[in-house]
Amino acid sequence: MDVVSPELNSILPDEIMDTEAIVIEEELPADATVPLAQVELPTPVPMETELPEIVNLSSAGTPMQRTQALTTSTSTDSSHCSMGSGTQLLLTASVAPRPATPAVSKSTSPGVSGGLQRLTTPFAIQGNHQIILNKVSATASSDEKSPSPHVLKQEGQKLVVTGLSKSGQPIVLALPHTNPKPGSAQATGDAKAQTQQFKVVTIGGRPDLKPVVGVQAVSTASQLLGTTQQSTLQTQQLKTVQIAKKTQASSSGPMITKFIITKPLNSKGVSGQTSVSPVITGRVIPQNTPGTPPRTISISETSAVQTVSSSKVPISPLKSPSKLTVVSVASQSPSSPQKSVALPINVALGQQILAVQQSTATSPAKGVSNSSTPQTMKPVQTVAVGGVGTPQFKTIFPLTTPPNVQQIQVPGSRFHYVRLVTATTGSGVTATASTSTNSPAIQPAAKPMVVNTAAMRMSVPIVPAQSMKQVVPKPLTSSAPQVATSSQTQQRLIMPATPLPQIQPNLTNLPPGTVLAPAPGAGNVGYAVLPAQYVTQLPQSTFVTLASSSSSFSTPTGIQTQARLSLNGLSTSDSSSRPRKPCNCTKSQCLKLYCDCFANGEFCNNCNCTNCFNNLEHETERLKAIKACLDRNPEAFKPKIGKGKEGESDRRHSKGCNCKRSGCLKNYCECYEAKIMCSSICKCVGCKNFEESPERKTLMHLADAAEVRVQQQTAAKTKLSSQISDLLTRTMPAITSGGGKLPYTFVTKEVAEATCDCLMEQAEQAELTDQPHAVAERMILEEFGRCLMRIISSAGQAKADCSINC
DNA sequence: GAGTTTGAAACT
DNA sequence: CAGTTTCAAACTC
Repeated sequence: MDVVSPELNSILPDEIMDTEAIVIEEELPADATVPLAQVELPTPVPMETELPEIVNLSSAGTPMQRTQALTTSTSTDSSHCSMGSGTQLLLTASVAPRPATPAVSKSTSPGVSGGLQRLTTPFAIQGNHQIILNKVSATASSDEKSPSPHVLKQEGQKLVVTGLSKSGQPIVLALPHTNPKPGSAQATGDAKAQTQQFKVVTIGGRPDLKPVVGVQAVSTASQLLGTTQQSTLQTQQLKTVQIAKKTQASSSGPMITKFIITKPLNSKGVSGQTSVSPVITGRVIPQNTPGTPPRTISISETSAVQTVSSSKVPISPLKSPSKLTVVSVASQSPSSPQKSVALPINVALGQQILAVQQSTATSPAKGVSNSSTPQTMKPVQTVAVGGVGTPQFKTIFPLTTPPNVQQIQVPGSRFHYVRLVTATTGSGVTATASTSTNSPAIQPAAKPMVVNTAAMRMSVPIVPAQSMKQVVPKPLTSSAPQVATSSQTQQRLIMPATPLPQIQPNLTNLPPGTVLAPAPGAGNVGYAVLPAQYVTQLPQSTFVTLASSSSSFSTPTGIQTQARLSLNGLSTSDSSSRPRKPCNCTKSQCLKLYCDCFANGEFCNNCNCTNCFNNLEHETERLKAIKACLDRNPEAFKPKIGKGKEGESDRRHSKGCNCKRSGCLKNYCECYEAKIMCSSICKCVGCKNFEESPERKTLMHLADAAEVRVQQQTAAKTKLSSQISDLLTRTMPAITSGGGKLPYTFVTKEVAEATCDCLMEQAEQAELTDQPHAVAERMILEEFGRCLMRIISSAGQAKADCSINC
């Protein structure tokens, strides 16, 4: 997993994630009771303005108010929240201390807060689909006033779910960490509870789709989480966040949702005293969008207790840093907006496990939300990092392998991005890693808080957010939910990551190919980049598939350039699937483009390199190197071989080769290596790599002949193997019918010699008849097969005779 | 497998 | 931008 520095983050492509549905589920200890309060926002309200409308759920308000805003609203009450396009819903828990007077809007940053509204009041989300759930830190008094289980409480954690609206506006659900309560801290008595948790899911929405946002949040009473449970929670809490695209029957109209779930970082103001995990129940109701298929993003908690319906989005902050979070994200392919895609991803940071699932349905009618089905967590890797005075983190990655798991790939990139937003400190200033634009709104007052995602589901249309600069959602190919097979299906998952000190130790145990490196800038927001290689190695691992279009991949600067499209116009997934040759770098530390691994945006794995820095352990250096390469050449990581519009003939090297002595007929030449002709942009000397070149034709013929020969040999061997296997299959039952085994001793020296004689005979016969080499090989192999048949047959006969006589 | 050749990448 | 150096892959023996 790569952690990208904030600097790089700023230059990341807008397309981060594109998922159709997100289901957040949290599994809590069985004893932990998770009250579920569902808030439904049934009534969509048309947006009157293009400006994103932000609804802020700030803790500054009275606890009851927040509770009502998030949890009180029920499905029957449509007036509370309806979101239309262009609406931005902001639920923010800010960390910053506030005056006794609850200023709800305080949490919002000026840039984003333009249309910020308090969530306490009914709000409508429309068209532009930016939903920000930001928990603003509440004053101590407010916290005290929150006896109600539904009241949001400071958890030192922040969950921000953001989605990109069709217009490019972000949808953010942020549960920042609220100010710690002394009392609660005492109750927990666990300093580790202070640890920041960030769970960020960014889903890029389709630009062409109109967002309909339905968010239902169910708050869980943190009170229920007893002190006794806390230790268990730290180690065992499983938080599952699923974003699943599903069709809501109740939805007034089709909706497309893009989600960004961001757990902002809070480094300040929160001492780990927070014992109570805030429970937020909110529901965003999908808005009718003509021509857009309904989408539902649901976040449900898969706690042992129960699973929430897809329409519900439970977000429950965990008390302790040690939590398992499963986030399921489903996205929709542009081509078939009605299709629902669920991508499973399981990421555990610290003790959290984040699982994201995305399922794809081919037809709108087929819209499926897997959120209802609890996922079985299968820890792939577990990293336990112990720190003095710091919460221990256990990283399990990936956890489960749902059948509908898809890899997260960035179009044209082999990097798999996971955006993780974490608090720099136990209490932190909310940092929304997702985008610089949206962060201001959330960060100022936001405090990290534990978000209880139990039984939460969110149905939110995903729409590309431009202002957020988050992600330009790309349609996912619904037909290929498992793995992106084409550039269209390439997806990127970006998860803001906690700063190195906290996260990196946890991630160090990640599989090779995963880069965990905090941003060199020491920013509190980092990006975790999951190399495609890792994904390839762990096909079963859960990943969030983010669909993005290549066009959208054109962010002004930045890491997007890391992504390198496969050569020869092949999709990233295709190229990634191919076995990569191990590098042999010795001096470049695999941090320069000399290294093919690095140039392809991959981590070195099973390479022969020495002093390799292209790995997780040297993420900082690696990020610097990437940045340096990009500074030298912004297109350094872009494919050199452009994909022709029609056929391979249009493919050509982006810069052209500069061969002097190879005649462009050796693999030294990048054009020849890519099996393309040199073009006018090449600066080669004595080029023979052109269409009419006789040398080239000869080489091509030779290469073709060699390839054919290899194929024939392979086919012959395969056929023989299958024949032998078939024979064994048919013969063995008869042989072993007596309960015995085939007497292997039957293959005596004499038998072996006889077999060799037969083979030699065939070889001689082929030679005498002047048969081609391939034919001769076939004859020999076939003879060998016949010999084996005879041997097996004789053995079987002997076995039968023995059984009769004996 | 060691050594050479080659051209892209990096550097000046 | 051009020339030089560095580097690792491709190639040869």
